[in-house]
Parts: sequence; C-alpha cells; structure tokens
Amino acid sequence: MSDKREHILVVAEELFGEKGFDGTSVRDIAQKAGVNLAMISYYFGSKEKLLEALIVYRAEYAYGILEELNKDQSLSPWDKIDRLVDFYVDRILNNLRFHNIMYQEATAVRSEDIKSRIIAIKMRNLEQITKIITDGQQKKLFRQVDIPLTVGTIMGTISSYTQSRSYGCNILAIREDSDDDAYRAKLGPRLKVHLKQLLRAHLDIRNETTK
Amino acid sequence: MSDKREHILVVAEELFGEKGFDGTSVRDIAQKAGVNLAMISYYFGSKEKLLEALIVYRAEYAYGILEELNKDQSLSPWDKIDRLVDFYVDRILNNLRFHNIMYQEATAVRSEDIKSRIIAIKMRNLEQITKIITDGQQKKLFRQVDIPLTVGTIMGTISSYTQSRSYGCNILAIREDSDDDAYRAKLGPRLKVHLKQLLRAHLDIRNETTK
DNA sequence: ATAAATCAATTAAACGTTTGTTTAATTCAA
DNA sequence: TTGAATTAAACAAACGTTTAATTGATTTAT
Repeated sequence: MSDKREHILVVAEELFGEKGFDGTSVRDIAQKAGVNLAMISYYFGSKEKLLEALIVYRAEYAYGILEELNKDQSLSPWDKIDRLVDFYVDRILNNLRFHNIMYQEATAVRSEDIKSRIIAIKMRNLEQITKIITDGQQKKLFRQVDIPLTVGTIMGTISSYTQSRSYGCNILAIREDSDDDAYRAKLGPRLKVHLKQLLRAHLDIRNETTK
Repeated sequence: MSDKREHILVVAEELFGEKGFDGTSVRDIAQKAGVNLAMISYYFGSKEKLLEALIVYRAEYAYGILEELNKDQSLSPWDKIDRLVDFYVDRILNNLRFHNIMYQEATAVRSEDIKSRIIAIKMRNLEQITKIITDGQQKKLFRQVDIPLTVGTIMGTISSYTQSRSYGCNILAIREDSDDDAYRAKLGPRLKVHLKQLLRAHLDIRNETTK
C-alpha cells in the first residue's frame, strides 16, 4: 500500500474516532493529511469506501493472534484466559480511535457492507473464545456459563472505559488533560486485574453452586 | 410540556438513536413528526439544544428509582444486587434508542454542555451502586472488588448487546427481522441470569482467595 | 541519446445537494 | 386587536463528488 494512501487512512482514523463518520468532512481529512481534496475520491472512490478500507486495514492487522493463542498446547485454560484479557485490553487501548469507530458504525444504519464486515470480525473473535472456554469445561476446570454473554462482558467492560475519556478520568482519578499514553498506563493494568479476578470467580467450577 | 414539543422529542430520539446526531437532519425530524421545519428552531432554538433537551427529558424520567432501592432496609445486599441488575437491564432495553444516543454523544466531541450532563448522570449512578456494594462489604458478604470497574462490567455487558441488533441476533439465534419487543423478550431474561450469576461469583466473600 | 508519447499523480475550480437557521407573511385563538 | 403558533420561502454555508487542466516521471520511437 502506498505511503500516501496509508497516511490518509491513519488521519481518517483519528478524525472518525474523535468526531464520528458524519461529523468528519472529506475536507477535514484532506487538510489534516496534507493532500488535495480530490485525492480521497481518487484513491478510495468515496468517503464510505474509505471507511470500509480502514476497517479492513485494521482488522487484518491483528489477524491470527487469537488463533495462535488457541493452538498453544503448553498453556492451561486459565493461562489462556489471562492471555486473552491481556490481549484484548492492550489491543483496544492501543487502538482507542479505531475501536470507537467500530462501535459507532455497528450502531449506525449506514452501510450493510460495513456492518456485515464488523459482524464477521466479532463472530470470528467469539469463535476463538468459545474454544478456550469449552476446552476449560471439558477439563473440568470451568463451570457452565453463558459464553456469548461472557464475551460481551469482557468487551463491554473495556469499552465502557474507552468510550468517554472525560468520564474515565473522573472515575479513575486521572488528570483530565493527560494524553493517550498516560490514560492507557493507568487504565490498562487496572482493567487487567479486574477482568482476571472477575473471570476467575465467574468461570471456576468450584463456584458452581455458590449461593 | 406541550404535546407537540414532547412529540418532537420522541421522534428525534428515534432518529438520533438510529442514524446518529449528525446523520439525522432537522428536516428528517420535522417530516417524521409532522410539523413544519421552522417549529424545531422555534421550540428548541437549535438542533443541538434539542438534543440537550432530550437528554434532560429522559434522565429526569427515571430519577429517584436507584435512590429508593438503596434506602429500602428490608432488602439484603444480595437482593439489592439482583434488583439492580433487573433495573438496569429493563431500563436500557426499554430505552434502546436513548441509550445509543448517550453512548454516541459520550464519545463525540460535540458539546461540552452535553458531555458534562452525561457524565453527571453516570456519576450519580455510580454513587448509588457504590453504596450498595460497600454496604455488602461491611456486612462481610462481599469481598473487595474494583467498584468502578464492576459498574463498568454491568453497564458494558448490557451495552455490548444493545449497540448492534444484527450482531445480537446472530449470536443469540434470534430472527434478524424480529422487532424491538421480541428482541427484548429474548435478550432481557438471558442478560439478567448471566449478570446475576456473574456478580454472585464476583462479589461473594467466600470466593476471596480462589485460585 | 534525444525527442516524443504515455499515463498515473495532482491540482484548482466548479458541480448540484443538503445542511441548519432565519425571515416575513399568515393563521388562529384569546 | 393582540400575540403566540404556524407556514412557505429563502438564506448562506458546508457537504461529497466530478471535471478538466496540469504536472512529472517513465516508456517508446527515432
């Protein structure tokens, strides 16, 4: 992929993530990327195609990591859960803007193409996590749980603190004007600890009939 | 509040929830509400003020319910957690569109007024839930947990299945063309069961040193 | 080796819509 | 007759996209 095309994608990602798809004009993107307005239609065809290219570009970027984790025979199901949490927290926190775009677009009624791409990505993730949990169940380590909703819990917990920086800063006692790196550094470890503790209690077969 | 003004708010809520704030034009709202275009500026001043009025309108609607739950001395902390889950699942599922708006606007960089209103609402909710959990901890029923992140888990789990109907239908084996009521009827009970099971394991002091 | 031809890259300008908002005239009930 | 409610029309600005002209480097022909 040419440098200029890639640069436009990166700039578009920032703007879409901050101001949303409709809130960002093609002129905004062109100006921030330092290219002529017409270049965006020239490269991508349209504003919507640009968004689609962005989603493909980012989704492919991390492809295969979950599959590798799953194939690793040396790890116990508990280890895999921990790795899974580390992976998702790092991945989402390192791609805050892209994650916001995905979230916004999944809600929007814009394009069926884009929506089905997002659903496909999520389904792929769900499959991999399902494998990990069912493996743990077969080995009598995990109890019966609602797997799709458990995945929703993992993603949702992280998302609830990535959607609004201001809120996160208020809750977590982080300075409002801290940058992305500082926010990540504070939030990341805390999210990991919480999610691991939560999932340990939730999945442990010894908590089966607690109550 | 006059009938017509309220009707405009309801229509705006639907459209904002479906297509986003920027994706909805004032003409869309006027047409669907069956009023003249100019009436929206006449009633609300501007499109942005309309959104702010909508948020205030809906936030006040459910005000006080959490406070009442908290004050109820006849309920144990475990009972309150269950009621809390029921309340949030019902509330969010019954106001799917409004919830999407809140979510979108919390991310957007649009208006500081709107963003601070949303943060205030969330902070108020967090306070009430914090009271319930600390009460349970003092009574030696709950263990130490990260309370703000636990709240994020509750809200995030629900949100992860309200943001995209198509995804939810795929995961939960619900027909794609089912209406809001059918979706709610399938998802609501399942969310409640999952969250109660999850929180029981997560909060139970007997699971303190599980591992 | 030099001139001509070719074609993708880039540009400024203009396209027709759609946007949110305002105006000024009219309706209608008090 | 007063004043709020309602209307159609117009406003300037911003939107995504297209056009047609120009640049600049690479290939072809002499």
